[in-house]
Amino acid sequence: MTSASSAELAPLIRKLESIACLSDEARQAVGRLPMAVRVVEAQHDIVRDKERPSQCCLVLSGWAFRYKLLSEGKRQILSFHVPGDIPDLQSLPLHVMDHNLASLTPCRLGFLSHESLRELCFRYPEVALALWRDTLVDAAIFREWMTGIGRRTAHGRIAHVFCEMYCKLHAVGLAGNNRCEWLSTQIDIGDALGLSNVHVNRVLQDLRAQGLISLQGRELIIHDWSSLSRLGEFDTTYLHLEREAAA
Amino acid sequence: MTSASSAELAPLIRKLESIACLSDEARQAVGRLPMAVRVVEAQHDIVRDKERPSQCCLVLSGWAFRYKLLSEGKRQILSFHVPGDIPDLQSLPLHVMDHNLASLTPCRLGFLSHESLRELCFRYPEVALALWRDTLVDAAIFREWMTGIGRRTAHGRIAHVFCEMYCKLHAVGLAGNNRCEWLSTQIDIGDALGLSNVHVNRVLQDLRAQGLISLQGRELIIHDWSSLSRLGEFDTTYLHLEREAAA
DNA sequence: CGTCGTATTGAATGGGTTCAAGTAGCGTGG
DNA sequence: CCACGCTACTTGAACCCATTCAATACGACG
Repeated sequence: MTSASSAELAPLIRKLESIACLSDEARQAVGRLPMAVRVVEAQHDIVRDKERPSQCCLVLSGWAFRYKLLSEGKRQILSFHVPGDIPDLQSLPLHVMDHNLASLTPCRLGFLSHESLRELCFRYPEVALALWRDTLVDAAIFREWMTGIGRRTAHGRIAHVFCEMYCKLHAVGLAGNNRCEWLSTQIDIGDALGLSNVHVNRVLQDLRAQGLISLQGRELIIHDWSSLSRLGEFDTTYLHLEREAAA
Repeated sequence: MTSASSAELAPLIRKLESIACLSDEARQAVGRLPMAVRVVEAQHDIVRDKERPSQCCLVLSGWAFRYKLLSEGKRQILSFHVPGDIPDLQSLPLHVMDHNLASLTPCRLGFLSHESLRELCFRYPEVALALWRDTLVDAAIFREWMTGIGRRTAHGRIAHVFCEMYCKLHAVGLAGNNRCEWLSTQIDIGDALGLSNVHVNRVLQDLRAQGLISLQGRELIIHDWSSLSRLGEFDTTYLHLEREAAA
């Protein structure tokens, strides 16, 4: 656990400005938030179902994810999170966690106390609004995943999640030129999209064979954005980005 | 379009108090919100994808639902809404709709202008908090549906949605004694849970045969709450009800 | 260089879909 | 008041997308 420097909060500010407008004052106030920084290894629970946290977790580097466990070892991944995200922001207005939050890769995490966030919201209603919006974009992504799992083919779902993550990463400056890091395993993709890892594997080979993407090691390359987004019926509206990401 | 009486706002107040505590002042201020009441027939779009509404819609009677349309006539229903719900509350902090809102049955709807809601939030931060919470419970329900569609069997999904709607209706005083109105068709259930109407039909017959439920006409009776909730792996935590609904 | 987790491949299985036909319920109009 | 027509519900049978099981290959890391 190390102390925070104000530069650490840059990903959060960048994220908030991708979905809302902040005044200089508000931006600076966000930058002055007290934050405790901690590094966690991969696949480590950060907050658990039923807990009542008194702080929120900001992803500084690496990917995190939220998930639910069901009977017989089944798992549903609810979301992937990248630097700038506050995956458990909902614990500020709500009391109890109804799912788990974990690191997918090794992560640097910043912890912001509910107390300091509440005070910030009180002093700067525009920040409160930006945070509310952030949780609403989160919800919009859930709706989109639900739609995919319920009504899209495996090909469409996987194409869609690639487009989505590319856009999310692009919005915080971590993607460009049709390339981005891809840090999740095929097993994780399956648990996120309601598919088996075996089928994910076959679909990925198919997408590669069709020349739509490359996915090897930790790099995703989208060779044919237009075809991929058509296949996934991807439309950025639901991400509610103020400044549109160029593909 | 008729003018509003303050008693009309009772379902909203009841709903907000099921997930948050309001002071007398705040409660009265909510009751003074100007509202335009309108009646719409069944299966009628209220707000459409890509629109930028300047008001929110409060369900006073009947059921509403949100949905997305996909290629080849596929439809995903994202949520069902009952009296007291504001299904498009997100249009207050966010600008653009990323899905549609429609009446499922004939409905009485109250329309609240963004302007008056914003002023209410400004004067009573506790109301703003309650509304934020409301959108977060909404999101929690999306996660739960996503989990069901992704990782539960058809039986589990259907059992789950019955438990969920019973609890939602109970929280606003529209269910009790293991009975509630059930206003959606089997087709709608299928589009909500990622199933075909044919399969929904078969599963329903199965649940009836097992003595778990009755579903005829517009009435759902849950004969065996304990078995049904076990089948759907239903746990009310995600509804974040302050006062627990008795089954 | 061995080990563990991920990726890959093949074959059998199955939950749920699709297609198709028939039934029941209900509002409407002649 | 009943025929009509619409919609939802029901049933059967064939089919298929994706799962499951099982075995093998790869690759990173100590």
